[in-house]
Amino acid sequence: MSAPSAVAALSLPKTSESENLLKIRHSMSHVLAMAVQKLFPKAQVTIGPWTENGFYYDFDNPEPFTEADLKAIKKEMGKIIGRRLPLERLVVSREEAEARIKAQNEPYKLEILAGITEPISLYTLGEDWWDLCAGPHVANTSELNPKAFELESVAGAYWRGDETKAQLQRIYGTAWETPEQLAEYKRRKEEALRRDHRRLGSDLDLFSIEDEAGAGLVFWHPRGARTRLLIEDFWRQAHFDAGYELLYTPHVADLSLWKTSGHLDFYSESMFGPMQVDERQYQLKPMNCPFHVLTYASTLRSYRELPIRWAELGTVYRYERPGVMHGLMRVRGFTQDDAHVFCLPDQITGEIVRILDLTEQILSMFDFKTYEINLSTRPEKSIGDDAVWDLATNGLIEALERKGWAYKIDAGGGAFYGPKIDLKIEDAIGRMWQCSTIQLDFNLPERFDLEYVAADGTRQRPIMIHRAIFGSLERFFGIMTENYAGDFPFWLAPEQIRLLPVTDEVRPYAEQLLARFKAAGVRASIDCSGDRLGKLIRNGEHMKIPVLAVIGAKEAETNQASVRSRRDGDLGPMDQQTLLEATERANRERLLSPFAALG
RNA sequence: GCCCUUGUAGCUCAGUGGUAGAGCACUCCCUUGGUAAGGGAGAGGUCACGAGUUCAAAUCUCGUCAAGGGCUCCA
Repeated sequence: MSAPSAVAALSLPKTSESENLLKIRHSMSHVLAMAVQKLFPKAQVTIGPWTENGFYYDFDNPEPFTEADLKAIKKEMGKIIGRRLPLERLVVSREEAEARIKAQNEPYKLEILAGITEPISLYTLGEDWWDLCAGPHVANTSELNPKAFELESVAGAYWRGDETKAQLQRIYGTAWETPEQLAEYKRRKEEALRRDHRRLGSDLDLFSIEDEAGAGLVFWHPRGARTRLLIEDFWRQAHFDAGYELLYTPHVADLSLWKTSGHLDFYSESMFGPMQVDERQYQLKPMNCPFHVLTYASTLRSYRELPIRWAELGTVYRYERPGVMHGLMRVRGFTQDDAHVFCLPDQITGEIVRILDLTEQILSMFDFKTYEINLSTRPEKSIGDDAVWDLATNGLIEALERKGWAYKIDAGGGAFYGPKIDLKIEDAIGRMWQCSTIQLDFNLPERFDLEYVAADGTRQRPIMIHRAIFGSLERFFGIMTENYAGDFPFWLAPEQIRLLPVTDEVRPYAEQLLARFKAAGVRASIDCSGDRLGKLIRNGEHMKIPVLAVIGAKEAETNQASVRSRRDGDLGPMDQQTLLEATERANRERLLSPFAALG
């Protein structure tokens, strides 16, 4: 059985949740650095912090480290641990620290020293190695388990995270209290690999990215397209029900539109270049907002019309730098589930609550039910006056309070044009993904001079809210695929039932059953390969078809099918009518499985 | 864009300078078989692309493109 949430028995604390792991990992990075400097005397040390699952250390070394180097380094680390070396904290004066660092010829450490304040501490590791460090650490390397750590990879990283500065060699490692924890960690990594949407995308024939077409451009194959369409249908219906209207807008438009919007000034690096058509320059759209704004401005609006809620599955193209593309998660052409709400100032809170409700309704349909919410407030560089910012920010806060959702405040983290709410979802293996965003915008209505006629006949500026729930269909599809490990819920499966005829004699019966499924809107097929049943089952399971229906002489005689469900196991023979009704209902009610209620 | 690694059949990969390989998938034949691979035969590749070195390049060198692990970026 491969239930979507095959979780581990052994709990694995994060570093931030365990003082002991923090010490182990931090000390491990020192052991790593000591080992590297022993084997590579030219390597200069920089920083070596813990991460949530392990640690890393950045070195400046003339030669990049190889896989073979990692093995040697790991062995050396084992030796250091075996020597049961004490780690001791020394508080020193700035002068002494400087002298010690200079004696070692470690320019990066000198730079770090210049940036820290007293007390200045360093940690020794045995007699002959030490590192400038705030700690804390274990007292002795005997507290480190040589069988519970691993060096994972080597990667490039910039000094101080600044791409204009030197590129260093970063060695990543992981360390745990026990070998059992390490084994569990490795199992989870493999689980993540098994769920990788890029692998599932090709195994299940969902989508591909073609070299000849270019990086970051997605080809949706029939199976992926079918599931995407089901997501879109659900999304559209939910939006109509929530009081939205849908728009279609062009993919290109006159460049001047992007001058007016301001994108040309601060976003041009992320845009595909303009194209000359006749006497005008056109721009492939990197976002939908200006189009919705133009639609708003196409006629004079009354306050009675507000709020206006417009949504669009809008396909946009953005120039992403080579090397940043990643499967469906980061692409150059993608479809946003974009919407814009134009409303009166006193409608903000109500509209935000409606958006949060809709977001919850839509995300929970894909079994994302745990959220992490961030409210980002006014940054230093921003436009608009205080009163509007206060009104808007308080509106967001009140909406969150009314919804009863816990949230964190990212002070000063908002866009220059307005405050925002970001929502992260947690997937089946505990990873967080940011998809949904709600942003207030004081900029575009100003730039496009949007107005409505108020009750007193004066012209007023509407409040504009941007929001996306999936963010991008591509990215969400990737996250959802990994969340389900490719085992889509029944209602989303591109192929829902595969009929497996045991012999050719029962083909006519299978054809007749197939016709009934199709008439009922159930996505069924027959495996006509002529292979033996064992092979048919195997192929069906590999493609993660939710329901396999075995049809042999017995079933043909009794108007039945023997049902094998990925989620519910072998259910034995079932009447045609029962099966039809259960599957049709599962589609209508968008169920995970047609058989849960039968159990 | 930067560092490292990789690119061979639809997929997963082997092949270290001398005529291109395997398993699965595909096509055909035999088999009509009851819950995770029945047997046989066949077809399928400009070894990512371009240049260079060499009598000879999948193999060595350089460049381009793309992918993977990271960094940076993702208003």
